[in-house]
Amino acid sequence: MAMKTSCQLCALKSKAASRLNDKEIKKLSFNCALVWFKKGDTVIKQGTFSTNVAYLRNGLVKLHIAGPHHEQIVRIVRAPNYLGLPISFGDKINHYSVTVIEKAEVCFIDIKTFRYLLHANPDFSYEIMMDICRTELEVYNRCANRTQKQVRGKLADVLLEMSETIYKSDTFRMPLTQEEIGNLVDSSRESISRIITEFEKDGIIGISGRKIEIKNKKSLLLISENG
Amino acid sequence: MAMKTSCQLCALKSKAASRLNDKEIKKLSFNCALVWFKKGDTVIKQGTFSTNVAYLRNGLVKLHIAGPHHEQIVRIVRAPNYLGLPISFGDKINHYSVTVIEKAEVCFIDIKTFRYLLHANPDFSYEIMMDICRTELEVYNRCANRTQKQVRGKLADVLLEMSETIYKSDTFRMPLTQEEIGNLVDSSRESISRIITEFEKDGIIGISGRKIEIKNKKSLLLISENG
DNA sequence: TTATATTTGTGATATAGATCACATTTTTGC
DNA sequence: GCAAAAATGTGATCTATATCACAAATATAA
Repeated sequence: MAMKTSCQLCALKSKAASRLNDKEIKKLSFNCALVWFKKGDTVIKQGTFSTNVAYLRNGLVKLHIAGPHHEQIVRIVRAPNYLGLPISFGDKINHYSVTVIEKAEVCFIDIKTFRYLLHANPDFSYEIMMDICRTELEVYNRCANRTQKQVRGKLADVLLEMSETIYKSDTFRMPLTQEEIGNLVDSSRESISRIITEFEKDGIIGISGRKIEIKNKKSLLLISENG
Repeated sequence: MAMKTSCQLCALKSKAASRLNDKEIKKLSFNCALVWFKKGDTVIKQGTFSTNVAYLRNGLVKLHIAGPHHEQIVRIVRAPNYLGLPISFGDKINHYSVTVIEKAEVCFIDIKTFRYLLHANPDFSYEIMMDICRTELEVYNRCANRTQKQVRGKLADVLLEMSETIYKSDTFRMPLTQEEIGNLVDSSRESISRIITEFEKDGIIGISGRKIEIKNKKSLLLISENG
């Protein structure tokens, strides 16, 4: 279900969008469609053409690539955040897919309008650029981590990220299956299962179903460093 | 040795810079220093503050991160190319180092001037953004490759990249030590040595000292795909 | 040119984690 | 609420590649 929205009144607009003047934001409103997605839905599909800039207004999504061998989850993105900035400009074709993990609201902004705004408003343009740069730096570090740490350490990172960045709580419901966690840390489902069990036995985390409690953050940090 | 140059007459200016008007490019010239580096020199040092945008005008450099365990070479960059765009905007601190592989000329552009130009000239700004986006997409793919392929396949990729992208010839002098190749493909020096020997025995490449000849590109492509 | 440092080659051994093969549990759709 | 599908737990086995330990070859600097 797509609908036009008033970006002007939007409480969740991006830092960049808040730099737009009245006329510009009206133009944005007219060329922006808000779409609801439920868990499992595909927001962006790798290999297709990109004709919109996607802004995740609400919810949680995974950004993933069909790698040479397995599916790889590049990163988990929580709202508010732009989803396809580099895609939209670096290439016409989407280099990765975006799939919903927790129900999401996405604004699709017509790329021509977006380009117009970039040209018309240097402050807007600058904020967007900053955003892209920050993401890129993050990607570098993530990549170094993925290739150098052992699975134990990477799993610790995922648990810490969920707790600290995504849910901001010591207890949370893990939104990823063990297979997905495997794809996120380049490991097999089985290894993840074994290590989670191990963590529980060592009293580092508590589990009941998908609910996870971080019981010993210090250990987790240590494992993240040395694992 | 730093010196002022006329960016106006520069035959190697970036696509973005060619969008600047006379007044703007004069401003660039006045706030831009050209520096020569020899092999092994550090252009940008991870952890230091970044106060300039670096543009590799000539030469070959490696972009590397001190990862949690080893040194990791993120990518090899050949001129002409911007070196630290995401650094300069995403964060004040350099997230990676840049070291010279083959003697290089780097233009250091004052970051305030660069920011001014971004604001003043939307075409310039747009080109820079495109550049950053393209790099980011490349990083995603590189990362997927690094974590999923076996060493054999990744080494094949390096050889192909050297031959096709960097030197555009079937014979070239490998500018990286085997240890560096290891850091580039997340492997050990010893494994690289063994596989290179293997490739030579199989008649895929010819070696004499650092000179390498690609004898069977087809095999190499196959190994890249399936390895 | 000589000595010193760096880079490379190669065997032996160790190991993290993949893969396979099932049993069991949980979730989902009707 | 039940059947089918998806997700998880766990043992046994296999393998790519790291690591260690040298020897040999090149490159570098004095």
